[in-house]
Order: sequence, then structure tokens, then C-alpha cells
Amino acid sequence: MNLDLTLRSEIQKAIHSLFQVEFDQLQLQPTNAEFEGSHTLVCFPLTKISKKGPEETARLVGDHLQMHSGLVNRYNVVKGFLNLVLHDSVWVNVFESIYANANYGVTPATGKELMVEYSSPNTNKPLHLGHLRNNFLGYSVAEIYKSIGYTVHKVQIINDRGIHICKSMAAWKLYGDGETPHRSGLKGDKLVGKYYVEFDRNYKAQCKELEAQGLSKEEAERQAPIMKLAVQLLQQWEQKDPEVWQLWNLMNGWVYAGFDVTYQRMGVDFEKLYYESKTYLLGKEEVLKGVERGVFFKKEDGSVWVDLTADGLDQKVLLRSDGTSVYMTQDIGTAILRFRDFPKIEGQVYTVGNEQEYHFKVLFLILNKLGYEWARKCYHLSYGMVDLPTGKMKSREGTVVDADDLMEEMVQEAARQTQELGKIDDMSQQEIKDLAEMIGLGALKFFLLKVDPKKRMLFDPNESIQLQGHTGPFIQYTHARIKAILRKAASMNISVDANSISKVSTLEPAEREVILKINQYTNKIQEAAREYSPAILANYAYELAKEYNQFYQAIPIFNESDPVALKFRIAFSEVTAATIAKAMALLGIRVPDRM
RNA sequence: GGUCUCAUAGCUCAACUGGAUAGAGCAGCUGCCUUCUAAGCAGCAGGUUGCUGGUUCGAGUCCAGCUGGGAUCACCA
Repeated sequence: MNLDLTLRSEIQKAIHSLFQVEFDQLQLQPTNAEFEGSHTLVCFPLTKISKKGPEETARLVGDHLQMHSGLVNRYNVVKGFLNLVLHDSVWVNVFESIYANANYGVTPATGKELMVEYSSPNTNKPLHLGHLRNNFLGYSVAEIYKSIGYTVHKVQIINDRGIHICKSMAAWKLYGDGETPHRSGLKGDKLVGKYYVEFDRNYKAQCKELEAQGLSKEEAERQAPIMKLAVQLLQQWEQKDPEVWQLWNLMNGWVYAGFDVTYQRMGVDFEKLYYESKTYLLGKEEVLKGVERGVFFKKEDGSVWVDLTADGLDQKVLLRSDGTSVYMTQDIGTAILRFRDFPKIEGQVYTVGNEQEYHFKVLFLILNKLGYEWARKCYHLSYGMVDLPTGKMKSREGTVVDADDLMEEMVQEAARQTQELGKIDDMSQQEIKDLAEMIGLGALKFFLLKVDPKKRMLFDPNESIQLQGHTGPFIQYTHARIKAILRKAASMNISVDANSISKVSTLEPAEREVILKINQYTNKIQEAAREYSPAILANYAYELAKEYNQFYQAIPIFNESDPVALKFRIAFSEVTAATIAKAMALLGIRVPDRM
């Protein structure tokens, strides 16, 4: 049974019979902790139809519900707020139906499909902290949509061509001396990144030298030999020069091998990879067709533009005067290609930083102008930057937090603290290692996901590494404690079944609070999906764990002599653990049985 | 300069989309482990929600203006 819907309809019935009016704009909200009750009806909006003061209106509705609704036990009125106290049997019923449903919180397949793009790195340097936020967000949103019945296609577009990779190639050719990941033992993406830095260092030195010889800054930047080499490589690449392509394939291959290791540890996956080298020429045809249909226009020099001034934006170029594509052209092509690849998807989610908000606004408008219905279902999952205490991450200034390093650091810290607590001394080396992995990554993921994606956030290495308080490990810990209870119950041969639950007649306040929280789970998933915000689920999981911990501390389960209450509490703990595990799984966080 | 966006406790974040006395965690202080795991629980202290007006029965939330951050506005990607 859906408690909220049932209660809503009972309230509507009450209002109808009291005031003879249909009123469907009910404001029903959770009761503040300081008052008795679980649901609160805000009665100010009702005064217009009741023609009475808010308090009297509240009392009328409260009386009616108490007399005619089987749900409401008693009520209290504070100002215009009607606080409802439901019968314990209602809560027991709610719990029973959740307990009976092993798939609680999972919507069966609806036939709807969605594509989620995330990660989408350049291939000239390793993944960093910003990519971690991106990957965790994209992965989680995809999982959330799966759980509400969507088939989700996780994809990325890999920026594998362009001047950036040519820079790494140029530096490697000049200074690499044939270095390979195999020979140096360096991870492939790190190796390529090393030569990207190497490029920059030499480029700057060369510019400085040329400037000392009297060249202007711009002139020096153009004339620097290493830059000339990079530009030459780019041109040769575009002409499909076999030698250049071989090197390009080789170095990209190193990067992909490195990325695979990183993705593996992050726990993210992709169904299909799109490569810019294969899609960057797409879109041109679509744009030309658009010109024919008068959606776009051509200037005298041959360049093609879209006029978005009617939408409050400016004019944007889509094809250069020499006929070549720009970034936007390519994105138009890729979007259309994806809908051809997956004709059933109703839209695409682009997990990309908020510095590209303007770009996506324009892209969606253009797709719309081209007549694609699905353009309205495309969503830019725009997230804020991750700042460091020292300010913005700047790759040139070496203040970038490397993804591999950070994950390793978190796992090390988790291992250290776990060791220190000494609760797992009997575990095997493999189990201990796996546990540290689970906790370290759980802490990191939770830290990055608990903040509203839209907001920029601060990453303080000292605080982020904490495993107490409002953290992933706090929630994992709650799960592990419940598992200990369940193990003990099993060893005592206590069997729980639906029948024993239905015999429960009264509940402790702490129990009611937890059931109330568990009951919110499905709503929270819907909300998280609607808002594209894993933060909503992260904070929910935290609240649920916190609520359970209060119960745990207040009521020692195995001190209970009444077998009905004992069995109920075991079942209730079991459902809490399962709900925590499910919510965390949607965030990409695993939970341990012991820690 | 135009557009967008953010500003909440010392610090990091919440606030059910306009509802009650704005909540958590960290940091600080005080209690609670003969055990279902103290990675926990209970409590104390900490706030003019950047500023000024407005709309409303009611504003951290909506509107206007100001102050201060950030992003964006290339025939770059």
C-alpha cells in the first residue's frame, strides 16, 4: 500500500464532506521532530474554502479524520498545522508490505530507454578529481534510471584527436627515446600525460628564447619548433599519413589501457564508446540540409550560421568559410548518430561540466530547429567545479589531483583506520584488502556525490579522507552492524516470517521513525531521477542510517523477552540493511558485512 | 559590457520546491563500551540565511536593486 496516496485521498474525502469542495492541492509534509505525529497538513490554503480560521479548519479536518479514517489515531493542531498521529497498526502494515516485497524500490522494466553520457576525457592526460565527480555522477544517474524501469545505455565520447594529443606525440618523438609503458613500468595514460607536460615545458622555453631574439609573443608562439611539429602532426593526421596514424594509435592505445585500470577501480562501465576521430566529420550534411530548409543561413564568405537571437542568444557559426566543421557541428552529428544507433531512447543525458552550459543550450535549440522531437528530452547534467583549498585546479601549475593517486590514498587511509580499530584481525589478507577498497572508495564517492551536482564544491583532502560523521563509511558501518545482528539471530535459530510481523501491535518511537524513513525510499528514488541528483539519495541513505543507529542505541534487540517483538526487530533490521545496500548501490557504493 | 549562476554556524554541506523555533557533519566542550561492532549514541555551545527594499496569512526559498565570487559570450575544443 502507498501510505501517502491513501492518506491523501482520505484527507480529500474529509475536506469534500466538510466543505463540499474538491481540493487536490493538498500540502502534506513530514511533521517536524518537535511535534507529535508523522504527517502534517498545512491548513492555511484551506481557509479560503472553509471560510474559517486556520486553526479551526485544522481541528475540523482532524476531527473528521479521527472519526472516519482508519489511519488516524489522534491529532494535534499548532497554529495552522494539523499534525496527524497514525495508528501503530498502520505502520506495521506498511512495514509488512515492504518486507514481503524483495524488490522493494525497484520498478519493473517500463520499456523506456535513455542514454547517459559521462566521463568523455581527452586522451592526452590522466583522469583527475574533476573526472571522478563526473564519472560518479553519470554512473549513479544511469543506475537510478535503471531502478525506475528504464533501459539505460551508458556511453562516452572520447576526444582522441586534435592538437592536444599531437602535442604529446611531438614531445614523445623528440624526447621519448622509444619509451613505452612496458619498458618504464609507467601506466599508459601517465606516460602520455608526462609527454604532454614535457611539451609544455619545452614550448615555453622555446618561446622565451625566441622572444629574447626579438620576436613578438605571438610570433614566438607560432615559430617555436615543437609547436610547429605538433601542428604538422595534426595536418598529417588529417591527411591520414600512415606513420602518424600508427604513432597516434599506439599512444592512444597506451592511454586506453591506463584508463581501463582507472575505470575498473572506480567501478564504472560503458556500453558503447564513441570516438571523435570517427564522428568529427559528422554533422556537416545535417547542417547543409538545414541550410536548404532555411533553418540556417550562409554568409557571403561561405560560412554557415544559425541565428538564435529570437531565443535570446546570438548567432553561432556551424561551418567555417572553408567548409570545415566546428565543435558544435560534430555534436549535432553525434547526437543524431546516437539516436540512429539506439532508436528507442527517449533522450540523452550529457554529464558535462557547467562551463559548457551555453554550448548545450545552443545544441538543444539547434536540434529542436532541425525538427528532432527528442531534442526536448535531452538534458545537460551540468555539475559545478571541484575546487581545492588553494583554489582552482590548474594542470599547468601542477595542482591537479590525480584520480589514481586519490583513490589509492583513500584506500590506504581506510586500511590504516581499519587496522587500528582491530576488529577484523581474523580476516584473510584478501578480505582485508577488499574491505579497505570498499571503504576508501565508499568514502570518496559519498563525499563527491552528497553535494548537489549543480553546485561547485570544495575538496579539502584532510576533510575528505575522514571516515566518521556524514560519510560513506558511517553508512557502511551501520550496515555491517545490522549484519552482525542477523548473524547472531541466525545462530540462535530465530526464524522470521510475515506471520510473526502481523502480530505486532505497538511500536517504539524509534521503530516508527525508521519505518517512516524506509517508506520514503521509493519517493526519494523518483525525486533523485527527476532532479538528476544522486545527492538526494546520498543524503537519504545517511538519514536512514542515522535513524537506525538511534534505534540501535535505544533498544538492545536481544534483551527482548517477547518473541513477537524480537522477531519484528530482526525483520525490521534486515529491511533497513537491504534498503541501505540498495540506496548505496545506486550511488555505486558497496557495503560490507563486517568492518 | 551582455547573459547565466552562486552567497546559509569558524569550516564543509542540508532545508521535502512558499510553511512551524533554519538542520547535519567536522572542529570545541560534557557524558555513555562485562559487547547486537564506540567508524556509534546522548547533550552543550555556535545564525541578522551577503546587503536594501517589495510581493504574501507566511520568504533562506519568489521579484527588483546593490555588493562580492564563478562561468560563459571565438570561423578553439
